[in-house]
Amino acid sequence: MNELYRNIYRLVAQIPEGRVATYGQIAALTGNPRAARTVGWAMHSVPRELRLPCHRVVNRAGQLAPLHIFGPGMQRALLEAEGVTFNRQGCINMRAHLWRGPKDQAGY
DNA sequence: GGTTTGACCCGTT
DNA sequence: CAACGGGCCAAAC
Repeated sequence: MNELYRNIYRLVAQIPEGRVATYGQIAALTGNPRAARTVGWAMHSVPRELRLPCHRVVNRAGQLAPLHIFGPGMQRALLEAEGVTFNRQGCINMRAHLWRGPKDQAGY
């Protein structure tokens, strides 16, 4: 396990409920702003034992990664259960739920 | 060891 | 404002 992956996993694990982060954001926080794809691959290769909220990681468009995680429509249900709202286009309301960063956890 | 693909992002047309 | 193409990083063939 490389440190890059550990950073990614850690950041993803720090995403609070009701909030979503983008691959680019995670990549930037890991020190590789252009490694968004790597983050996606890391999510693909993430063990379930870590219980990482991969369903809270979405693309820039606010669209969820198509049925890769638990099942079709399952991801949206999970996010909705956490309080995430979706707009008419089926995309997450990034304006309201986009994760501001690890510091957002400190409070505010 | 080089080439292709992938849960992506940004700039230009 | 929406669509198209190029670019970056890592893993699989």
